[in-house]
Amino acid sequence: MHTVHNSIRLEPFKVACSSCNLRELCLPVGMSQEQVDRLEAIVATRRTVARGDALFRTGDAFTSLYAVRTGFFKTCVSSEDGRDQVTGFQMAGELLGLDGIGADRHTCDAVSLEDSQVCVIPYHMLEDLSRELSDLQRHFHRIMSREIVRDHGVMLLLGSMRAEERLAAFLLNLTQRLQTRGFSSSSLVLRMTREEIGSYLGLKLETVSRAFSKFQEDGLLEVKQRQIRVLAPEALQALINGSSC
Amino acid sequence: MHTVHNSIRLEPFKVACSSCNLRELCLPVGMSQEQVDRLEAIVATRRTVARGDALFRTGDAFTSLYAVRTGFFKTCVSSEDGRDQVTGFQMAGELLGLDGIGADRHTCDAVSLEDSQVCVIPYHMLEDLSRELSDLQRHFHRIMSREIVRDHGVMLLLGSMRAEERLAAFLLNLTQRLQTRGFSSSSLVLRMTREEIGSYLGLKLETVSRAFSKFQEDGLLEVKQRQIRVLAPEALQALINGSSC
DNA sequence: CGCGAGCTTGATGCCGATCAATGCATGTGG
DNA sequence: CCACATGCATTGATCGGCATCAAGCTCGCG
Repeated sequence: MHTVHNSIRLEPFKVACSSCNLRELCLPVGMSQEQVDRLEAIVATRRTVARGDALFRTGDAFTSLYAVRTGFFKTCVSSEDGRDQVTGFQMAGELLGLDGIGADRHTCDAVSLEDSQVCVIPYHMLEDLSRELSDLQRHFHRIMSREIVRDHGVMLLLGSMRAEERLAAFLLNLTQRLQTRGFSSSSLVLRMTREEIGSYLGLKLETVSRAFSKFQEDGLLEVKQRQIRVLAPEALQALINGSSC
Repeated sequence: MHTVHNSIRLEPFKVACSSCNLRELCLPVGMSQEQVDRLEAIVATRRTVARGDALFRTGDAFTSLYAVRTGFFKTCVSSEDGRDQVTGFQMAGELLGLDGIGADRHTCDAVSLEDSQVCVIPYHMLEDLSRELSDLQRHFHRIMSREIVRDHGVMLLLGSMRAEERLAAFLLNLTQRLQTRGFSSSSLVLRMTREEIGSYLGLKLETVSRAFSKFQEDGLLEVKQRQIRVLAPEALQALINGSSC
């Protein structure tokens, strides 16, 4: 295979949604075999993104949505002055690029946190197809709506929770999503740095680190760098719900 | 006219999008006359919501989207424990209810801050129609995408700005939207309390009040309760961009 | 091995929360 | 009409959580 520049590799092989193990998480949810076949037809390529590279950047022309096949991404927005904010972390089966629809340009960066692979979904083809398949249309709308609801949850977190509550919520969210994908709900490896977690949670990296240490002291977690074991998920949940206060 | 309970009044008169002065802000943007006629046909009713009443509440079955015709709303989410967070303020021409699509239930409360009127858009009809009218489909997707982008902006604000910067950003956003609607960009009447502003911005009402006073001292604003006059919008903008720091 | 990126931990300071009192506008009933 | 209640806003004093600054530590890697 030829080497490629800037670590982007297009793979014009047929993508098989129907045999993809993310079928139940990704766009094809709830679609019939025939519908999935038609969806497959428009998802013509995959793209590989090396760790640290961007899938797209703020200002890039918007053409496609991307479904994460393998790997892990972060999305971040930044203001005119240097400030930036991680707005989310995306894992297998999740959709990237919805931000671009509004103005035909991307409004955030999507950066891979490990070598990753995405399915490229040309947006205008998805539009066309979802005019024919109401199940697809419906599902696509649901995905966008859920993204809005997720964002509202993050606002609640940023607006009203204290540092440890934020980290607890973050960890529980991560483990839940990993569990849905068949991973252990107690043992996980963080793909992102303390600084990235901090940016997402509106905290400084030192504060994140201290919160991890505190949780370890209190026996809620076992922390070895990015290796995390959740020992007391209920206690984390209780922290958020403020049962003890 | 009969009195009605819980201050909800349905008006089964024909809604005329084509003669609505919000035509250029609302769903019909960029649609042909014929397309607008068809949209009009599915927007069969209006609904009046008295100040303080909810258009919908968390947990309510989702059936329709709502376009604000007149008045002003806030949306808020709340967690199991009492915490709640204002996630947005909506004015004429803006759409409410997108949160409900994801799970067929609303996930936030939409409360009117003054006597308001909305156009009721049955969602399944919008779905049907947008399968026929690609312009409508496209525009609807844009609206959802922009909501996501807006939410990302709020996350940036909540995650990385200090109190005065947040208030400055909030005021500039408000005046911009009011200006789009033909109002003065320098003189406005706040529809919400200091507490609601604080909830939106992740601050306590005292902090909001102090920031207003500070802006007044510094000659950026004139503040008389909810009557605000913006004297130096560039200075507010500079605050956000951190030109002086 | 030595370097560097990322993580931890401590000391200090500041911003915004909290607590508390007062002010102001509106409305209500005596 | 006044007395009083109520809801909202302002302002001051104090406190605490997180940011900031500053070492040192760990681990992977050239």
